[in-house]
Amino acid sequence: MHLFNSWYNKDADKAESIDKLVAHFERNGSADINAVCDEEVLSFTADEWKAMDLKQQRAELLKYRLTYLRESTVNWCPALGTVLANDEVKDGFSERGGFPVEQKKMMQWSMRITAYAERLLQGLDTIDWPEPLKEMQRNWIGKSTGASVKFPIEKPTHNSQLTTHNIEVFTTRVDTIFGVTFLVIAPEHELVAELTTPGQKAAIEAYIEQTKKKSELDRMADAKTVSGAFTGSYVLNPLNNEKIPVWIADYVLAGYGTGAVMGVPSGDQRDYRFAKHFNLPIVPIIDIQNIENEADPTKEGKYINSDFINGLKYKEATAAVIEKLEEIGAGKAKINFRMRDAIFGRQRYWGEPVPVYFKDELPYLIDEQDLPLILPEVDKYLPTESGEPPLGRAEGWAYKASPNSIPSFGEGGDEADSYPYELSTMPGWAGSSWYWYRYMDAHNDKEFASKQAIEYWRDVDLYIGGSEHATGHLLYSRFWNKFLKDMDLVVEEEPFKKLINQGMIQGRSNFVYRLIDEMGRGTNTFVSRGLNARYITSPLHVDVNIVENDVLNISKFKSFRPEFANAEFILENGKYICGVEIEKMSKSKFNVVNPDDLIERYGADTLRMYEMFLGPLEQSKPWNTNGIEGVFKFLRKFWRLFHNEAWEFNVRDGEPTKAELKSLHKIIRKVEEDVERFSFNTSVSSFMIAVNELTDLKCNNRAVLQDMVIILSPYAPHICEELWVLLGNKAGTLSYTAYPKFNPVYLIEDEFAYPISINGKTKMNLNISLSLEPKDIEAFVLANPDVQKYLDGKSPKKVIVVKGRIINMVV
RNA sequence: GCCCAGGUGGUGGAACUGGUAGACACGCAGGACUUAAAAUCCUGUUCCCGUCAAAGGAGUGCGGGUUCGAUUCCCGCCCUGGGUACCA
Repeated sequence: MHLFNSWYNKDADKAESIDKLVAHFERNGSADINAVCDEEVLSFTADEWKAMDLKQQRAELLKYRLTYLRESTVNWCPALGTVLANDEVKDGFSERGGFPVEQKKMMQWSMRITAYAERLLQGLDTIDWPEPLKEMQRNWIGKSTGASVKFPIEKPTHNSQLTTHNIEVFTTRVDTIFGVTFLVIAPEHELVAELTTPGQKAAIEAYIEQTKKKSELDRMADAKTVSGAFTGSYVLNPLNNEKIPVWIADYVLAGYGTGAVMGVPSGDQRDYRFAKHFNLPIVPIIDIQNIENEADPTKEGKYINSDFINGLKYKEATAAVIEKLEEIGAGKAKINFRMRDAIFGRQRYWGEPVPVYFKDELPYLIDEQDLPLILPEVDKYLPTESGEPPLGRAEGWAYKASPNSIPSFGEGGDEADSYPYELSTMPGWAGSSWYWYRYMDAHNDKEFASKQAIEYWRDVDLYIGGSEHATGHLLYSRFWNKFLKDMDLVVEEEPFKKLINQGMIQGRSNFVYRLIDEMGRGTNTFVSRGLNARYITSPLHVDVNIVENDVLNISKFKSFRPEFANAEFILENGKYICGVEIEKMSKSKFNVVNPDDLIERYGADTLRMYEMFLGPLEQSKPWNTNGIEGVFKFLRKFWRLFHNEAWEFNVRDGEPTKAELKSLHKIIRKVEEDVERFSFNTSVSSFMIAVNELTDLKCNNRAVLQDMVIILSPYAPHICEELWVLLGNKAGTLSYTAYPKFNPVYLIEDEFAYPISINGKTKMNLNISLSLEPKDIEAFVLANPDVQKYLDGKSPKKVIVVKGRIINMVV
């Protein structure tokens, strides 16, 4: 509701309540308002505003709201009756079901995330996130700094009543404006029809027809072919009045910038190829430019053929051109973002209903006291026959007028006693963009979280999640958080201080290969992997639980599914070998492994530690249980430290030995460091080293072992809790016990086994006192007979001594 | 194409700031204990050459560079995974 009732004030650089905007309109009209809003907002005076009826005012305000209705092109899948996100569409077909998807214009709720583009970009520098993830967000936001330039349309003879007199382009290289030899607008550009001369009409219409047929995929795949058509019209270069032809071509996208580009073939490769293909002039504009075979986008050198910027360098030229354009009102410096506003609606059943009803086709929020709005019951979770979303099936899905809650609209025809609700539901990110605040105060039924709770918890210290959310959830969450901050509802600008991308444990899928007959139909015969190349087959996922070492258990396969009961096999060496692929674990891929069996066999502590031991947290890798025995053995060995041969609890009080303390403090330090950098796999190996050492020392000292239990407890909580109680502590207190304090005293060495290397190759080790200084070390080493043997009597050219590290001799 | 991450033994991986490459495990081979098994323990295990051993050589995707010294830094290339898609 806040998001509906707010607008973005660029001067204050924050969202503000819509009431504030209305108050301004009443006072000053639309003057002095610097808002992020739709392009086609009216400008009006205060009097004109007051003269509008409520409906007109509402319609106007809708163009300013952070949540607004907009006609947008969506991926519409008729078979599923729903709109799909780009990543749910694969090659023009829905990923789910494989139905055809078409482009369709629809009125959709959108959110003005673009208002926050700059803040979303800047904020990235303040958070501790993985650099690749930040990079993905930066690319997605896609800030580019340049200029917009208006090219006046040369008065066409065929059409004296132009609705616009300029074509506006966006460019990042306004300095190349004197190299413009043509202008290209997108085939969907609104001026195409007006600009097309009667003589070119057929060619332009044919081209548009051809583009329409191409799916987005074809347009992408076709990036190499040059195509386009001349409109017959011209624009003038605003700086020198040169006549420039206007073309349409599908390499210009309607959705980015202004849907029009200035063609500078000498500096842009796409423009270059376009000019070559259609025989348009290519004018060099920089003295060092080499445009023999391709465009040269250099920023070095000095300008030529460029009027008043001739002789200038890139920076000065850009500034000079922008200044001139501003002076004559033909352009200005501009920042463009690639990011689009986000659609905030789904034509599905399962989602929060939008608390909006419609009156005279304009949306209104329902009264707060009528919340929550509960999903109505429907007979089927499917779109209606007429293509409306599933909520269109709900009977009486309309806002019931009660005298207080429906505002008087100041116009006739208010008699209706109910108004239809919005039929779309909210998308997944409506909930995922703020849920962590709810965790701060989960039982609060008055507000989303109390002020005190938010003041106390503030933000998320550590967020562990996948990078697949980079341009979705993680961007929307930052957007909403910034909005909530603007509304003074939360205290931090960024929601997630530190973020780590954990790797995904993947599944190892197995396949059988079904033989395809001449008619292209699947048979009930399956070909072993090695012979697969000789037949036409189609791969089929098979349950990994009936495959061992890639060999299919044929009898289990026959009962895997009823239709396989009579399956036949083409074997190799008497075995059926399955195909293998590493993929995401998924039920439909039959590659899910269930941890229950492992827990049954080894216990939860072993499984937990093994998962950590597997490798770095950030790394994705297929699941395999090859090394689990090692962790299991380690835990048994740890347990044995506390027990004698007869498995009786047996620890000794008293002073620990020096060696025991050394092992203990080594691990105290190591685990402390590892936890800091989330390197759990290396802590597990360190635990193994410590336990091996303590076993060799036959350590059963109470003080040492008790500290070991504390350190290990986050890794293997069950066994540690058990030992904690055996050691005589109160049950349940282990997790509240402080981490042991590291004391470097126990690790001080007086000797070090220096590696002696010759020309960087290690030859031997030599024990040398650490108190010795490099000069003395050198003398000591050179006096050593073994070293002399390596030196073969000669004296080294140079001896490098790095104290406590290495000795290297150059010969 | 562009952006990002990565490439180390038979396997998972370690080496954090340029300083003994392969820690710790798995696997494998051999052995001890045992009637036998389980469990446990010991020895070996990067590759090549070498009868053991010693000694030597090569070696962190490939080619080059910087350095006394490079898995680590720089340049070029190859491959794998992820992202993005004609963004003016």
